[in-house]
Parts: sequence; structure tokens; C-alpha cells
Amino acid sequence: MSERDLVRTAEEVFGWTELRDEQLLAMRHLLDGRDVLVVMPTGAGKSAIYQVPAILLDGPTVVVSPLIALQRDQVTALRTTNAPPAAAVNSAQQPEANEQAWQAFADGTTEYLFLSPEQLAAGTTVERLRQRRPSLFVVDEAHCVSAWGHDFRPDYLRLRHVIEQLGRPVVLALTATASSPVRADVAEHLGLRDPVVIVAGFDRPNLHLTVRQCTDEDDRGRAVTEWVTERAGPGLLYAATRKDTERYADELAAKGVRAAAFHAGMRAADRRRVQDGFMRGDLDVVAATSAFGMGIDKPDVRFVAHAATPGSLDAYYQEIGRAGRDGEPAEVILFHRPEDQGLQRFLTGRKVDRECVREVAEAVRRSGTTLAELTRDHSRRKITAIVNLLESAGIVRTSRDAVRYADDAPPPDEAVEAAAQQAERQVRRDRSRIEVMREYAGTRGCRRRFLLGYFGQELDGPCGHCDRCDEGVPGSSPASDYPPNCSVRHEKWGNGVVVHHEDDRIMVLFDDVGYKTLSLAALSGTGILTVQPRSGSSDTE
DNA sequence: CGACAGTGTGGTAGCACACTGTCGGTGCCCTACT
Repeated sequence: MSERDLVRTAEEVFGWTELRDEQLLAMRHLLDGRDVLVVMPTGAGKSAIYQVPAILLDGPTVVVSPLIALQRDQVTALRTTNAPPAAAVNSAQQPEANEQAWQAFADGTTEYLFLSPEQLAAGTTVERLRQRRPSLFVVDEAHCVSAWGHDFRPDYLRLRHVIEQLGRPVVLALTATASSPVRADVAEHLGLRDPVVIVAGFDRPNLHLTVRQCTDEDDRGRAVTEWVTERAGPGLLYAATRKDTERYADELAAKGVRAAAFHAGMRAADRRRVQDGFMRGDLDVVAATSAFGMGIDKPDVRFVAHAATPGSLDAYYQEIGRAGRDGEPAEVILFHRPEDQGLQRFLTGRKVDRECVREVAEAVRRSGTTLAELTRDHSRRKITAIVNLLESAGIVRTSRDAVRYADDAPPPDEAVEAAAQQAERQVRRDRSRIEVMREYAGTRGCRRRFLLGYFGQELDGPCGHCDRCDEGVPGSSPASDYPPNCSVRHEKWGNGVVVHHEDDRIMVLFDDVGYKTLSLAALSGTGILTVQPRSGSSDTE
């Protein structure tokens, strides 16, 4: 099969006369049987990347998507084309509708089957998929593997086993944002084999970036309300807590702004009404927690303001990426307080219950067991998190529902220690990502260069379109012994990669301890940090 | 870790201040209740 087949199918079936280079490249690799990780903004045509090859590959395509609403949208969109039938199986449908979908899938009528990751927890689901030997396995919003996997969304972490059980179809992972460690997480958790990584569209030159420092909470509240009130919408205001979203929505409404709150604690009907109102243009501003936005593709969002600092630049980039999709100018502003880190530290600071880890490890070692068996005395979430932890520390192996002790694993006493260390490493990495947000807020250089550097994309000069550039930042990047993207080794922190440099300091991502900022003056002539020879990379950016 | 609400303390009036406790984000699924 050739590029011509792809182009012809795209036109005849979907009516697309033009494909972007990156889309075509990804499609070609899929047809060649390579696993592919695609990082592109929403609206850049990620869905097309599996929709077209799915038709040319022999066998159905399974799409795992985290939100039922997204699945519905995709199925509806496919029905407006000449593509073969698509179906979804999820809890929002009547059992009869699900059974019908399975029947059509078993008959071979269905080409695209959409599932939520939780559906795959049932052994019968995997068995039904296996019988049709899917040729393509798609994971949408793949960053959820990294962002949510550890306790909130454990089923995402089991995807790799499902993929194995299905006889390793070609895997396509799709995400709108992923810094290099998140990319590595995605590849690892999904068990991708030597994936082709395709990154496109990170730089969004029409977004003007600003950070405003706030001294106390009242000061910030006033500044945020005032700033938003002065702007013409539509716009998004992200806050840290549900209560804050409601407070801001009320305050804005009192000033005549058509504003509404949005968070996961609201009734489904209210959420729907807010979302539809915003899409239609009946609302100027939605004040939301991070619950708002996944799958939202409104082209004319004119600003994204943050009344609190998110826990990582990945999350921040994802949220600001909802501004200015139409390419017209849009404003992005962060109202920063160092105290925001308190909440983020709390949210990442889950403590390991060593006693419970020991119980689980011993139970598994005695006889091997199942998740269901283990969750009798504790919550499923807690047990799944512990099993995930033990697995990532190499103590236990899981397959489908069964858990067994690894042959080469140490006894439970040592295992608990290893698991605790693994968890601490995770916390250190999460916390270092919080630090990066502070660095971004405090950087004296060009904001866009900082942002893109974090995602591994270099910007030659200052962007000329952020608050720092408006103030006149130092011209070009200073010559450095540690250029961006170079591999380094630190005496204490081990191996890492330089992700950002300013005139007097650099930021390095270390494999073990996460992001660290180092003063160049303190490093000078000490040999603490040495440049390592470069290894190959398949990234195309 | 920090914000905020509720309670306690000091010195003898209402109020300022300190201390204590609680809460804080993302979605599916299944079951029990209206």
C-alpha cells in the first residue's frame, strides 16, 4: 500500500483533499506496522491519522477514549462520512445497545469500536476483541497514562496488557501535549515498541503570554476579576478549586459578564448547559477547574486566564492551548502566587501506606491472587494504586486480573522498601514539575522560549510576543557550555538533559530527581556537571 | 502546604488575636436509594 492509497481513501471516503505532512507521515508508519506516538494540538486533525489507515488495514480498529462524550462525538462525526460503521460500548448506553454493538463487531460489520479504558477491565471485553484480531489499537488523550494513572485512572495502566493479549496490534497513541518525560511515560506504560514520535504544532505564535505576580489572595482575586471584566470574550478562567470557580463566576456576573462556573461536582445537566452555552456564544466566560476542556474545540476563544498555577507546564500548556485556535490573536495570562504550590504539593503528596503494601505483597507471594480478591478489605482504588506501584518497582506482575509475585523479586520486607522508594521517586518528579511552573512564572527570559524548551523545541531568538519580550529581554540566548537538549551527568543527581538556559542558570531534567535549576556561576570550573556524548533520537519536530 | 471556618483566650468591652480542624482535581462504573 502506498501514499497514493492513503490520499485517495482520504478523498473518496472522507472528502479530504489535503493532508498535512505530519498526518501522512504518521499514517504511512502505521501501514508499515510501526507504533506511532503523535503529539498535536486539538483541531490539527489527529483523528484522521487512524480513520484513514483503519480502512486500508485488514481488521477492525479499537479506539480507547477517556470520555464518553468524546466517543459519542467521534461516532457521530464518522457517520457523516462514507466511512464503514462505527460503534461505541459504554455505560451511558442501554445494555441492549451495547449488546447490539458487540454483535455488529463480532459479525465484522464494525470497523471502528470506541471504548472507555474501564471497559477493558472486564475479561469478556478483551476476549470479544481478541476474536476479531484488531489490526489497529488507538489510545486517545494518551497523556492520561502519565497524568492520571497512578491512582485516579488505574485502568489506563493496564492498557499494555490488553494490547499484549490482543496479539500486539499496531498501536497509535494520540495526545495534545506531552513534554519529553510524559512522552517517555506514555511509551513505557503502553509498551510501545520503538515508536515513531511525531510532534507538530507546538508553537502558537498568536498567543500572547503574560505572567502577573500577586502578593496575596485578595489582591489576586481583584486583579483577576478586573482583568477578565475588561476583556471581550469568549474566554476561559481556570481556578484551582470548585469553590473558587463559583466565586469568580458570581463576581463576574455581578459586573455584567455573562459567566458561569464549571466543575466536576456539578450535575451533568448543568455541566452540559454551561458547555453548550459557551460553544453557542451565549456565555462570555467559563470559570472552571481542570475538568473543563478535554475535547472542547471552540476556535474563537480570545483569552485563557489562570487564577491559580497548575501543577505542571504540561497541564498549563494543555489549558492555554484552547485559546486562539482560529489563528487570530489571543491573550494568555497567569496570575501567580508562590503559595499556589501548597495545593499542588498536597495533590501530589500521596503517602505510601507501608503496612498495606506489605499486606498486599505477602498475600500475592503466598499464593498469587486477583485484584478482586485483594480489594475485599480495602478500597479498589487504594489496592490498584499499590499493585501498580509494586508492578512498577518490578515486585509483582499482572495480567488481566491475576497478580503474581515476580520470580526474581526480593522478599516482601525488601519489596516494601523498593516500592516506597519508587513512590518517593514519583513524588520527587511530580514536585519538580511544580517547581518548573515557578521557574516559568519567574523567568527573566522570553516566556515562549521557556515553554517550547520544556517540550524539546528550540526557538532561535526571543519571540517578541510575551510580557518579557515587551519589556525587552536580553537579545539572543547566551553561548553556554550546556546547550539546550544536551545530555549531562551530575555528580549527585545522575543523568539528565538540559531543557532551558538563561544568562546565569540552566534547568536540567534528571532521570531520577526530575527538574533542577542550576546556577552557572556555581558550576563553573567544578566538574560537578559534565556534558555526555549524545545518543540518537527518532523525534521529528 | 495554605485558606478558611469555627472555637478559645485575654481581661472585664467588644474585639483582636491565636489555636485547631477540615478541606482541597481530573471520570468511569456499579449499586442503592428516591
